[in-house]
Amino acid sequence: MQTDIPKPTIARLCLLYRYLDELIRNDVQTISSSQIGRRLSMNSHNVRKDIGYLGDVGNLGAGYDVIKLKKAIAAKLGFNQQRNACVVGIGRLGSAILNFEQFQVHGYKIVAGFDANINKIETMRTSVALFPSHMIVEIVRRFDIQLGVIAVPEKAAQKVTDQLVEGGIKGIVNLTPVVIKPKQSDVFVRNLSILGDFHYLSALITLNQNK
Amino acid sequence: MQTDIPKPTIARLCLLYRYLDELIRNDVQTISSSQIGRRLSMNSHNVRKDIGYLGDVGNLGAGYDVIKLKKAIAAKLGFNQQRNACVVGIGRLGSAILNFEQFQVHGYKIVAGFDANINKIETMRTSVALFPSHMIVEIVRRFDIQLGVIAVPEKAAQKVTDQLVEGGIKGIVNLTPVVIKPKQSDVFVRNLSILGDFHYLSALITLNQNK
DNA sequence: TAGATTGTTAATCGATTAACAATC
DNA sequence: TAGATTGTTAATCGATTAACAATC
Repeated sequence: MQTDIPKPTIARLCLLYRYLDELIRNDVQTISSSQIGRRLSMNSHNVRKDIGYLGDVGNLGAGYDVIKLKKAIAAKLGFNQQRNACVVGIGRLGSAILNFEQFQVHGYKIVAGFDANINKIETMRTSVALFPSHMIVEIVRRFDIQLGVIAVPEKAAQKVTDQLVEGGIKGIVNLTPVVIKPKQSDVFVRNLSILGDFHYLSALITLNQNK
Repeated sequence: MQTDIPKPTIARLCLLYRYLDELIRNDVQTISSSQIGRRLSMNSHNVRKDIGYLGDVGNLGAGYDVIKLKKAIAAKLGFNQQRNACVVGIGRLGSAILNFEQFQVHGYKIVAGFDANINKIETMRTSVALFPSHMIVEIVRRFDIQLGVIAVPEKAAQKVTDQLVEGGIKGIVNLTPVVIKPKQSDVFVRNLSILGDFHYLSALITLNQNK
């Protein structure tokens, strides 16, 4: 019964969701598939097809109701649920993420930070509780943490992954440049290293020049 | 003559490139497509096909020479070129990125940081030269900056994009959750917002549960 | 030589684009 | 009503997977 939503569609619906946020802030009430397409650089057929996966949300002949559409995405993709998250590695990058305010607004609550350096944990002043890395398994389990961000040196990335997975994490954002492999297949991973994106962009630039 | 390399292939070759780095550090000299596939979670046919775009690099019956393969990727995708980069928005996240050491090693040199807050620019001590945001166009042009990272509040993202593009930037890593649109079509953009990835992971988790 | 593994062509699969009927 | 725009089916396109011959 449940139709599988293609991965590219999920990614586009996430973009659309954030765009709808923007529209709501600007008091826009209605939007058409072609307007959405123009803004998010996708074609209108694709937009309609993606929205089609949500069920019955459009108004034939009159575009989409912005609020209704946003609610439909949230309901389908589970954005209404509050989820606990943690950050592993409290260096410059990790502590920047600990302090992101956007998360709260969108239902993500960072409830723990971890670092291998115990001195750092004891001296740092943060609004989030900090723990030594060897407690990852225990704390993830105790606080029912679903999402984890890895911001440790790349050597430690796989070990941290294993610990998060053992604690029962459901999704991981890996900010190190190495590919991590969760030992359980129902744990989802996103690899986003800026270095990787520099490489990707360099490749596009190079191939574009050689055309 | 020049065959177009598919985007997914480019992304996978970037991953492979970083993996080869790791192998070199561990003194591995040869690797087969199936070993690569297992490690990077792709199938071996795909690995061979991707590598096929690089031209003639494999040893029939004996796998790939790690160093030779890495060089072939670098040559094809332009990873040997030194490229100048900049960071716009020197908050917590921006200054974390300014201080990444990995960039240097891989041929990326961060030559400028920008911030709208002039006080911050004058008081902060960094190894990278800082400038007020209104100088973006001028500095990007003067230093031949090819890559830019946007780490500003989301309201400012599009304006900063326009300035970077006007200065002649070639690629942008956008860390804000809004979709930016470069006014020139030969400027490449990567959107990587952790919030977006939290959403994406939440969607996968939710759809996985409802199965 | 025999086993291993690449390189390449063919088959399959899935996603995007196009087209258009339905309808507000 | 007429114009606009959705929803959905069909056609196209591109990427992944499979198969296997070439060959070290």
